[in-house]
Formats: sequence, C-alpha cells, structure tokens
Amino acid sequence: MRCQIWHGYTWRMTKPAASPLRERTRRAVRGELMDVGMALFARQGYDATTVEEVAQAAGMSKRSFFRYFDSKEDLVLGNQESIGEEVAQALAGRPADEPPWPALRRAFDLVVERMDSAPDRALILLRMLNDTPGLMASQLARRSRWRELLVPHLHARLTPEGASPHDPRPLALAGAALACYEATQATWLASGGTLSVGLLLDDAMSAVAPLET
Amino acid sequence: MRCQIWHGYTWRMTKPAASPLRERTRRAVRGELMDVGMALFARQGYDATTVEEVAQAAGMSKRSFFRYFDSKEDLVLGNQESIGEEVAQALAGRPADEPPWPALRRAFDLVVERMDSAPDRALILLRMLNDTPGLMASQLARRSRWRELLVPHLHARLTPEGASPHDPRPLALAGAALACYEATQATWLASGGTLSVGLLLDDAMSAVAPLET
DNA sequence: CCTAACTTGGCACCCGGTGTCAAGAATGAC
DNA sequence: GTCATTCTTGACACCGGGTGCCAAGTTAGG
Repeated sequence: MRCQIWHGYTWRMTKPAASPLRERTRRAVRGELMDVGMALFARQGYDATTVEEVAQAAGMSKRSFFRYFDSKEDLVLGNQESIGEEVAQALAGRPADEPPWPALRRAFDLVVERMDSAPDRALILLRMLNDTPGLMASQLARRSRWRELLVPHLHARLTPEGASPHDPRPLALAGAALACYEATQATWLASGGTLSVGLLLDDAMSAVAPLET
Repeated sequence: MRCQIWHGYTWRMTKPAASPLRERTRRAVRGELMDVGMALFARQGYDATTVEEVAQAAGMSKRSFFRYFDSKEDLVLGNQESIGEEVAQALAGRPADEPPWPALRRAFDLVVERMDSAPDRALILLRMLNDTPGLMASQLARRSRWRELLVPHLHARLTPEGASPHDPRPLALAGAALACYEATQATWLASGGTLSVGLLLDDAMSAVAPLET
C-alpha cells in the first residue's frame, strides 16, 4: 500500500518527486482548469457553475477534477497558501531591530505590488469573493492560516529568549495586521480599484498603531 | 403569495409578528434543537453527526429541521449575530470623548463576562470550532459581520462630521480589535480555560496599541 | 363550526465530494 | 522489444447538506 517504508524513510501525503514529467503535466492541467474555471465563474457566477461544467469544459470528468483540486473552492483559493508563505518569508527577512508593526507593514509590500501589477484580475477575484458568502468564509479560513505562519517570527521579535507558551501578543499582532490588509482590500474594492493600495494600507495600519518609530 | 403589499407597506423576509403563540413555540423548538444538536455534536463530533440524526433525536424530520435553521452551521452559530449587535450597542454606549481603542476594549467586556460566567460551555464550543474547519470558516464569516456592525460607531468617533466614503480606518480598527479578541480566545483555549479572559484581552490589545490614554 | 393560514413529513432532486473498480497509458527493467 | 509495475482515467454508486413541491394534518379566529 501507500505510506510505507521506502529506502529507509517514511513519506506522508507527498509523492516523492513523482517523475518531473508527470509533475509538469499535472501543473499544466491544474493551470488550465483554473483558467477555464475562472472564466466560467466570471461569466455565470461561482455558485451557478457546477464542478461538472468546469470539468466538462476542460475535457475531463467530474471525478478527475477532484483529483486535481480538493474542492471547488480550492480552484479559486489554491494560491493563497503559498502567498502566505511568501509574506511570512518577507517578515522573516526584515531587520531584527525593526519594531513588529512597521515590519508587518513591509511584509505586505509583496501582496500590495501583486495587486498593483494586475488590478483587473484582483478586482474580479475580490468581487467574486464579495458576493459569494461560502467562498468568502473559505478565504477567511485560509487567511487565518497566514496568521499562524507569521506568529513564530513575531514571537522572536517580541521575546528574543525562550518560549512563552500562552502569550496572545504574536497572534494579536498578526491578526491585527491582517485585519488592516483586509480593510484595505475592502476599501480598494469599494473604490473600484482606483485608490492606491499601498497608501490605503498605510492609512489603515497607522490608524491602529503608529508606523514610524 | 408572500412579499406583497399588506395594509399599505411591503415587508420582506420577516413575518410580521406571526401571532405571539406561534412565535413562542417556534423559539422553544429552536432551543430544543440546539440542545439536542449540541449534545450529539459534543458526543460524536460535528461532522460525524448528520442533520437527520439531530432531527430524529428531536422527534422531527430532516425537512422540518431546515424549517427552523437555515443550515447545520446555523444550529451552532445562530447566536453570533445577536451577540455582535450587543457588542456594537456597547460600543455606541461608550462616552464620545473616549478614544476608539479603549472604547473597543470596553465594548468587549460583555462577551468576556459571558465566557467567564460559563467557561465550560465556551470551552466545548471553542474546541468544536477548532477541530472542524468548515465550522471555523463559517464562524469567521459571521465574525466579519461584527466588524460591519462596529464600523458606523467608529466612523462617528474618528470623523465627527460628514461621510468619508473610502476611509479604511474604521474597518481596520474594528478588524484589529476583533483579531485581538480571536487571539484571546485561541490562547484561552490553549490554556484549557485556566487563564483570565479579561487579562488576556488586555494583553492582546495593548500589544497592538496602547490602551490607556 | 368552518375556513383560512400555518405546519408537517415524505418524496424527488440538485450539487459537492468520496470509495471503488476495471481499463488504458506511461514508465522502467531486462 | 517485451513485460510487469505503476499511474491515470472515467464510470458508477453512494453519502450528506440543502431545496422545491405537495398532500395531509393542525391550529387560529370569526
């Protein structure tokens, strides 16, 4: 069966490299499914589009669709996880003597740039999230994963020594910064994408706590 | 049909009073369904319990269950909305010259007390949310409704005059405070309910911004 | 008591998601 | 090139949450 000892170590859930060709084709199929799906969603709405339709439009069966994505939501929000990791990485890369709040602001520069560079795509996605409650809920859950990725780096910043197991502060800081980012997104969406994402985020975050030391 | 003109005004979605008796029995049935459902969920898990089981245990059909609750999640998270309104009301009741951040802290006193007064029930609920991703997602979505209830009152505090349509600050403040509350809940849960909710919330919020003027 | 309004259960149905299986295609060893 | 192993695929059945519909029962109120 699966998950057995293999060359001396056990692997779980992740297939080991799986031959670069197969991995590439898999990526390609995933990409096309995303394109096809997003096109259908944009045209006739997320809820009004069945998984079967997407699969059919991509030339496969519903059953095969679920071999490429864990769920319908995954098709839309699959990237979120990796973006969160990038943000956490950016936070880790900030100078150690920088206070948490400005460091968090800088860590979000990456996603700000991403929105600035492709505002149309971002607008479509945000609009879809906004009028699809189930999708919004799912995204909030994935966002709350971002928090957990940020926590360890904040923890190091707050208490350089040792572990304080029941300290709410790193979680609070990460969550607060995330809330500012979400407020930014909402306001930017309400403005139809005309306002500057970076300036909005500056406004939002400095309304909660001062950004400059 | 429904939703027609009736005595001169149109009503939408809400039945007008619907005879106090029927309303009372309806409340009673909802209450019993909640009790029965929560008991089953606590015993055998949320996902492992079907709506049919809950309905059966309460002596009714699945179809009727969905006449009392919009969804399975609604059985668990139905109260959330009204709690959010209470918090918003508490915020509105704070003195007008109090800065937003301490005012938000005080607005949460209500829910802090609620957790303090029934820690067992709170623990059970939090644990259930924590190991049921779908439920967690749904709760985050409902929490984001709290934000919107808080926004108008914060808006009044920030800019006493007129409307600034594209101001991210009220949303950011409300979201940040909520994030502190959620961090508090998470930490309290991790401590097995031993720590003081009020002190944790003080810690969390003052890590983000100073609470005392 | 009688009628109009509401409630109920049962049924069929939709959709997202999963287990299973048999057939087909690619891979890799010889 | 052959052959066995492995991966991929589609089809089918199934589950559970959720809804539309309808016929029968219950209640409210004149």
